[in-house]
Order: sequence, then C-alpha cells, then structure tokens
Amino acid sequence: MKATIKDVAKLAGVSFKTVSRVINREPSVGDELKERVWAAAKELNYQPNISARQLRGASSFIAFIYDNPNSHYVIEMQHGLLAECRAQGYELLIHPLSAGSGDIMADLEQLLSTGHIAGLVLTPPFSENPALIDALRQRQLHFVRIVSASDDPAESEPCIYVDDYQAAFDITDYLAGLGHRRIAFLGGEDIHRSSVARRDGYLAALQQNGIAVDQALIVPGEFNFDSGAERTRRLLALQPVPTAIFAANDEIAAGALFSARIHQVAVPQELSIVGFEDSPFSRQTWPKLTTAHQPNADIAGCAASHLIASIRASRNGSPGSGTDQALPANGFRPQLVVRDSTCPAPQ
Amino acid sequence: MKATIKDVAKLAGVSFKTVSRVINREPSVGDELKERVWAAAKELNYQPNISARQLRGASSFIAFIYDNPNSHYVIEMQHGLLAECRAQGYELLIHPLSAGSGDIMADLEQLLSTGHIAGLVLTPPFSENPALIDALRQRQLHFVRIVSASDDPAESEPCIYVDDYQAAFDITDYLAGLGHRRIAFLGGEDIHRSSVARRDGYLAALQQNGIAVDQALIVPGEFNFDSGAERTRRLLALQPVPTAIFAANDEIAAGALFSARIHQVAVPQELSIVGFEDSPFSRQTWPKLTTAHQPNADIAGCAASHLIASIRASRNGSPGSGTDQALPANGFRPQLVVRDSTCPAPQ
DNA sequence: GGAAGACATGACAACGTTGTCATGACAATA
DNA sequence: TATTGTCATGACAACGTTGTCATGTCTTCC
Repeated sequence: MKATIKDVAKLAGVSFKTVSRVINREPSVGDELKERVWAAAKELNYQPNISARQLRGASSFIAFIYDNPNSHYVIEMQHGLLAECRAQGYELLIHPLSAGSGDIMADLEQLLSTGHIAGLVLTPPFSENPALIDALRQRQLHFVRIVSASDDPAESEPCIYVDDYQAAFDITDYLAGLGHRRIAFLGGEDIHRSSVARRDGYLAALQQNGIAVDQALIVPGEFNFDSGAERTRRLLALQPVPTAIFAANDEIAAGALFSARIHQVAVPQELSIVGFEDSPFSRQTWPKLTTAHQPNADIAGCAASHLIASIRASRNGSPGSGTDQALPANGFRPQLVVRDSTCPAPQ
Repeated sequence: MKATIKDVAKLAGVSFKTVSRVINREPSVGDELKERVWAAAKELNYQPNISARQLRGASSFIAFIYDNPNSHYVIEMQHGLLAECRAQGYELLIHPLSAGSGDIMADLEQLLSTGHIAGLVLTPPFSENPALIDALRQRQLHFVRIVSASDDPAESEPCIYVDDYQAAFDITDYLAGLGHRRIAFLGGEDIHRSSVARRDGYLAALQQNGIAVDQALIVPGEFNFDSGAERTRRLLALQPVPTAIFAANDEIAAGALFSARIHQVAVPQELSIVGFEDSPFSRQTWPKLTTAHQPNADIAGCAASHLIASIRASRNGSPGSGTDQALPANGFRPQLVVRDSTCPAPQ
C-alpha cells in the first residue's frame, strides 16, 4: 500500500535510519546517499507516517493561530502555510481564536496538551500580545510570529516582519506627490501594531513633504467597513474637507468609498482613497482601489519555513545547521498598487 | 507526564491488555476487573494516545476538500466543521484542490495513503463529480457531500442538500412581484450543480408568473467578478434592456454592479440586481446587495455530524445504532435578504 | 607514522496501542 | 471420570518512526 521508510531504504540500498536522517534534513549524510534517498522517496511517493513520528516524540503538526475575521487574509495564509508544511513533511492544524475572549491561553493549553503540536504560527494580534508570547516562551514552545516591522526585532524566536511603516510611507508620499495636502488617516485597532506602524509611516511622510499634521484628520477606529464609513462621514463634514484618505486596510477603504458615494463626493476627482492589503474586493469596487499589495501566501510560506528550521535546529542540538539550506529573507515590504481611486488633488 | 495504559494496568493490578479491552468496551472482561480498571483510569485521568492508536489502525481525522476560490465560503465552512469535529473528538485537516487540474484523484490518493483520514467532507464541484464519487465509493471510504438539492437523492452516503432551486425561485418570484418582466440570469460554471439548479428555479418562477423565457437574457459564464461585469456590459446593450439581473452569486452581482456604474445605469432605479450567498462584501457595495443568505457554518456542522455518525455506525458493525442520537436535518434553504439593490421595475 | 578526532552510517530499542495467539480455569457433555 | 468447549486473562509482536549508541573510515596534527 503506502510506502514506509523501510521500503525507501531498500530501494536506495541504505539502512532505514539513513533515510530517516535524510528526510529530516539532519546534517552529516553523504551527498551521494542523500540524492539516492531522495530519488527513492520520490519514486515511491513516500510520505512520513505522522502517527509513528509522533509516537516517538517528535510531533509534526504546525498550528496556525489566527483571529476570526478577515477571511481572504486567512485563506491566503493557509495556502502558503499548507504548501510549505506539506513540502517539509508537516501537517497543518488550523486554530481560529477570538482575540476578544480573555482566556486565550487556556484555549491554547488544550490544543497543546495533546502533545502533537511541534510549533505555532502566530498572526496579529496574537503575535503582538506580550503576555501570550511570554507564556509560550516559558513553555519552551517553538513559534514564529508575523508582525509589523515596528516591533522590537531583538528576539530569540524566528519572526517575520512586514514593513507596514515603509509601505505606509510610500502610500502617503505618493498622495503628497499628487499634490494632496489634507490627507486623512483612518487607522485600525491599536492592539494591531500594523495600525500604529502605518500611522507612523504616514506621519513620517507628511513631515518629509513639509505637511503639517492635523490631528483632526487622524481618526482612530476599527479595521472594518462600518468604522470606515462612519469616520468618513465625519471627515466629510470638516472645513476645509480633506482631499485624500489613507485607510489602514481595504475594508476601511471600502467603507470610505461607500460614504463618499452616499454624500455624493466624487472619487477620485474630489477625494482620493487608498487602502492597504490588496484584498480581492479592492479590484471589485467602483472605482477600483489603489492599495498596497501584501503577498500573504509568501509571507506565510516564509513563516512556516523559518519555524520548521527552528524546530529542526533545536532537535539536532543547536549547532550550526546554518549551512543546511538558505532560508528566505524574513522581511516583506508591501508594494503600492495604483488603480482608479486616486488622482491629483483638485485645483 | 501523561498516564499510559500501562500505568492504569499497574494501578488496577491487571495486564495492560485487559485495560485496553475495558477501554474499548470489548466483551468478555469480568465485572469486577472492569470496575477496577475504570476506577484506575479515572484516578490517573487516563486518555488514550491518538497517535499510538492510529499507528495500529483506527484513524481520527476528517479531511475538508474544497476548491480554491471563494474564500469567505471556505472560511465559514471551516468554522462550522471545526466546531463539530472538535466536539466529537476528531481533528480537521484542510485540503484545497484545484478543480481545474485533471489529476484530482491522484492528489486525493496521496492524502488518503497516509491512512489517517476517517472521512471526507466534499463541497462543490467535487461533491458533484460522478467519477470522483465513484472512485471514493469503490475505495469504501466514508464521505459526506454538500450538494444542490437538484441532485439525485438516492444515495448510500450521507448527503447535505442546499435547496438552490427553491431559493432561486424565491428570488425570481420576488423580482416578478416588483413588476419586473425582463429579468436576466447570469449563471456560473455548469459543473457546479448549483448554477444549474438556480437557473431551473429562475425558469420555474418565470413560468409561474407568466413571463416568457428570453434566451438572450440567460447568459452562461463563470462564478466571478469579471465574468459578471463582462456579461452585464453585453446585457446593457440589448434592446429592450433588462430591468433586473439575477446573478448566481455575489461576485457576479458585484461585477454587474460595476458594469452598471460604468455605463451610468442607476441601480436600483433603472436596474435591479440580486446576488446569491450573502457574502460579507454584499453589505459593502453601493448600493448594498439584495441576495440570498446561506448559513454556511451550519451547513458544514451538519455535514460533519452526519459524516461522523456514519463512520461510527460502520465501526460498531452496522447494527441498529439508529437510536443513538438525533442527527440534524440535512436540508437547507437559503433565505432572501432584501437590501438596496432592488426596487420596483421602472414605469 | 601513529594517535586523536571528525564524520558517515548502521543496529537496536523505544514510543503506546491493538491484534493474535497461548494459557489456564471452569462448566458442560458423553 | 475423561473430554471437549467456553470464557477470562495475559504474553508478545507489530505498527513506522526517531534517539542512542556502536562501528568503521577518513582527516589532521604532532
């Protein structure tokens, strides 16, 4: 039926232990053997038996911890994670949590108590929750965090940085370049560092372009449509009215678009709107949204790859598995995508 | 750390095999021993090790098979499945597939070859692919299908029905009730039965309302934004122009909305548009979409519950587990949600 | 040139469980 | 009473993997 490690060993003409070593990327296997084993494994379509592996102690599930909403983000992440995990012989367990409910750690305990979890992939806001991170650290768990680059980078665990600051700077600078001077910023919840980082990038770009900060144009709120719509309603009542809105994500931007439409403000002629994330529906609004593209699947794949490397490193004793194979860079910078919701400032 | 079967055996003063027998409710264990073993198990808070058990044969994973796109649908399904699976002691494995690529079965083989999969949850279009279903049936696998009610209901496996036909009838009847006579239908790919069923419901409602079918108003295409936009562009060039569009899902509807906007056709005053699915963005368009709400999480939970029941029934030999516990009804009918994209026909 | 280390590989046990068979006790039958 | 059958229980192997240790080979350094 299904090929076992022994079948592979037989075909490759080595001991089954050597196959185990190759599969787990342990150092100190000859190159020729390595190749023979991989070839044999491929030919037999070998997949390690997770149960057996777990039984022996090494758990081989990666748990993906995420907050409920924001479905396209989650789906893209899942795809990236799945691809990388499968490629490396791990399975993915998805574990949505509600950021609101207080007993996050209790919920996680239960997940971990099964003893099958080799590591965790954390997304905001969990990846930026110091109490949670500390608890995980004390339990000596492997995890990787996907965070905003503004976060303190001096960590022992692997960490993937998304440079929200720079991307926000790029966006705001682009708007300023179009002649906009009254640029509003609609943030998200501040427990998401990305919201803070995007605001900081926005502020830096204003300064660089010699634009004075107007606190009335910086409206705190939530990462969702309704919050975007409501805040835009208030912005449009200001005198003088802003000529551009930088929304901290596409959902907020969609809400802004909606409100502009209600109040018969022409986008982009009278009001430019920029989102963030390049979610699918940013291409399905009218006008199509200018936004910053975030390669979520790649980010997730990178996270998985770093996490697995860290798990393996700790298994083979810490010594320099450095040469094993190059890990992808752990920094990402979302790229501005110009569509139809922005244009030069009126007059 | 965790108590094993041997610890229990030691405490109860029996062989570990006897404990195994008691735990698995095998017959032929003395009553006194049975009690001693249960007491010991309880005292040590014994939980069988799933990995070890799987290694020996029994599997306890449910795999969720779905097509890539349509992310909110997938996420909602996942949540429903997770809740039910966890509650029943199973774990969920997600497995996206590309409906386009030819070797679906080959991909599945690989998943199944691990031997950890107790059953499959299939969504369209996989749940409606006869070749695939046949292959699964021959492999004697447990699975549950989520399909359109138009599907042939005489099956041996559990099946969850979504009554697309009736929901589409409701929508079309509602439009007719608003005085619309030229109602267009924008379908999806016909390998999705739901597309066919929705068209059939549309046709039936036209007939009931004494409206002649105009083939020019029934435009085949795909379940996505671009296809909706393109087809609407063509519809708007017709003479006389349709006064309402029934789109087979929200994405198509969003495309229709986009095209109407481009061609400066007022929605809903000149053109009513209805979607299907009630995806989050149907509340974030302008105007907000009238659509049919589909309780995806509930549907998924129901599917999991039926699947697990079927798995358990086959394990304990087939005999009458009928009284075990009531299963939820396996039929769902999406409900019309009226928002702002529809109104009485002009004139 | 010989000793000491580094490296590559293999033999074997162990993980916790269930299936198979063997054992012994006791009851039922001839 | 001797024989067979049934029942309760236990000993042991097996599942597929990884960790530990042992073995052998090839460098390197004095």
